Amino acid sequence: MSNLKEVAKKANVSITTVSRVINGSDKVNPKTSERVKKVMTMLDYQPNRVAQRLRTANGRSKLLGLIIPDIKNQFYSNIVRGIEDVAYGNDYAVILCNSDENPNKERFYLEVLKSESVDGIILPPILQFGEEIENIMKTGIPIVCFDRKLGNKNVDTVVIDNEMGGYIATTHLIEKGHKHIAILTSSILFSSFSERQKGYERALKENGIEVDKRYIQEGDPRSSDNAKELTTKLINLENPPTAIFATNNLMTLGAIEAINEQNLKIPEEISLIGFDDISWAKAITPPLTVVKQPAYEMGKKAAELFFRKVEDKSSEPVEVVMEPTLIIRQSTAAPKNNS
Amino acid sequence: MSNLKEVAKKANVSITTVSRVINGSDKVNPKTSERVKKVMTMLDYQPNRVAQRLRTANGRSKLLGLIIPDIKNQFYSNIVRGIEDVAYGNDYAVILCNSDENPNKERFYLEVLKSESVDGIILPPILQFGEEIENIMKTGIPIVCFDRKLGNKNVDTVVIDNEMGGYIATTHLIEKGHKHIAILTSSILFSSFSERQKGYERALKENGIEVDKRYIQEGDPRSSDNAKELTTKLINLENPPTAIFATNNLMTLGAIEAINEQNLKIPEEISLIGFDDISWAKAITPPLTVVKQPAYEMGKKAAELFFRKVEDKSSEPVEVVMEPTLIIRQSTAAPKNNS
DNA sequence: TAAGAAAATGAAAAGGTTTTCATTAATGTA
DNA sequence: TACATTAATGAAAACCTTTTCATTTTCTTA
Repeated sequence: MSNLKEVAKKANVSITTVSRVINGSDKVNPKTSERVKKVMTMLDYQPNRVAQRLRTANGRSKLLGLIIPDIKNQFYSNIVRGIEDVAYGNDYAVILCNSDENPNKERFYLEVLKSESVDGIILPPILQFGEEIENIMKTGIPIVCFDRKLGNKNVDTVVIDNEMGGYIATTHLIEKGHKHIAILTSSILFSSFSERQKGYERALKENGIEVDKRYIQEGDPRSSDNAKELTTKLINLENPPTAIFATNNLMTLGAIEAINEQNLKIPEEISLIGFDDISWAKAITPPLTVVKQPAYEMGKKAAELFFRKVEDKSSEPVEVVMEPTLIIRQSTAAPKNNS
Repeated sequence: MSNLKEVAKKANVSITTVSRVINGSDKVNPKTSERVKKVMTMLDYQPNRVAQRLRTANGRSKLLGLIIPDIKNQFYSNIVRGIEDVAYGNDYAVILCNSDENPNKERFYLEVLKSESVDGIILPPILQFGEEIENIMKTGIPIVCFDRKLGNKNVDTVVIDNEMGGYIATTHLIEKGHKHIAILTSSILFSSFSERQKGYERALKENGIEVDKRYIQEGDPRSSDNAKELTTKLINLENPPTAIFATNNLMTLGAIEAINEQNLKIPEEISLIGFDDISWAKAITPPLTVVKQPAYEMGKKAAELFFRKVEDKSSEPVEVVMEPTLIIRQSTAAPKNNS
């Protein structure tokens, strides 16, 4: 591959001038610029991004770090796509890291990204990482959090109103006439899940329904199998719920499997509402009622916040809150014996 | 962040020695090595991967390029995960690029990856890119193709036996008693799809069933909406098929939507077999019969081929062919009026 | 036309590594 | 003890840019 030096030689200028042409500096004679550009295309010259990054310590290295729990989760793959599309539009490439919510992996990748001199890092924060993230921010690398909040740290964040998501899901079930409403939620402490649960509890209280601890099942939100077990447990309760609110897509999947296995009919015998409007939600029978998160848009927004920071290092961190929406399909109906 | 120089100073050695310690060179006194290592942890030193990559022209830059059509497609996200897991095990990071099968985007990303001095590139090849890929291979960057073959080019490849996949899917339907079997396949020329179709046609012929052009519907394999239209067209045919073979997961999704919309019952009124065993296939009603591709394993294998090449630059390219498997669930049954 | 200002260009340093080649220290052999 | 090996270390170049600072060229204006 050709380099600055060769171009400079062929165009009869110094490498400084060539560099200036590449970076669109104004202090170069249009005629020279023209000539240099011609040589560049002739030699099929492409600047070496590695050298650029090494020299341009902090700033425009055109590389973006992205840490997510698991790309196999459709919620995250949609977000990734949103981020990548915006990055592509800015000539940025994306380094993808799957953390599995594993602190060691996350730590490793954080190191790698620092060491790769990425221009910024986008991630859904784990609370316990507040410190490390703050350290990175101190080094001047912009960070954007999504999906979850990072305590009261001062960092760009894009989330949905999870409390409202939980509230509208539960309210919808209550309006259908349900009084025994279960929730599948996360046993790991994430702000997103605890807020969804908060919305669930508020909806119940506002409607004079007592919160029943037995109906609150906490499990691993990364495992549909776990949700399947929990759902089976719920169904076999002495006083089983007439509706289930699953707080993410994997848990929804597990719930469906359990319900099918127990030969219950949705929605006649049990109502189900999911979180995340994944592609297959409307294809299954019955089509699934869900609270939709604008995942792709969240990704886009997160990337935009990042580029905003790149443009203006001193811009104040903002917290963008997006709206979840209720998509009513056919997996929710009135309970059988309206007790 | 600290650098070689600081470590060297603190440990009272030259940067050369520190570098040797980092790279586990044997020509360094164990005592010195010990001392240097202590200083490294003390200063929390991490080698700068950008500088490493700049210097180490071709070889172990610990960065891997990955181009896929669309991460939102579960088939690809599974593959990505497989690749990433192997990469992580080797201290490699992955640059992810979504090409949308768009030649311009692909070209752009190929340039970026070259310019980032990645150690290798993994991608499902587009036929028309044979040349460019060959050019990259000439520069010594290892390339691994997956999912599709690249003509008769001499390159590491991992694919499944797509012809067999098409064959077993169709044979299964024939064994159920179907004679009017439609296929949803790709209008874009990919070796994977055309081989699946070849298997479909072979199965028909071997069983004395004539290939009916009207039953072969070609569309955009990236769009479930397109598949939905094609399926609707099939259903409204004068002599509609009694079974449909959808050759990827998006097309399967579109087919389900169309069938539901037309109020046909699966499998009583129409049988459906899909390609790709996505997570929700067993949760929907009826659970979906599919030909399963070992996507995650393909990803792992592709990454392993890459690392094999890194270990031994001169290793001969191989073509790994993996087996698709038929997973029989409940979306396929005997046709209604067994004509 | 001369002097001063502005524009255009270039030389060299810097960024953090690895690697080659040279040098010094330690060990082995006769 | 003296010389030849081998082991251990270091200096400096190289990788390819960007950027600072200095220099040269061109343009203004009186």
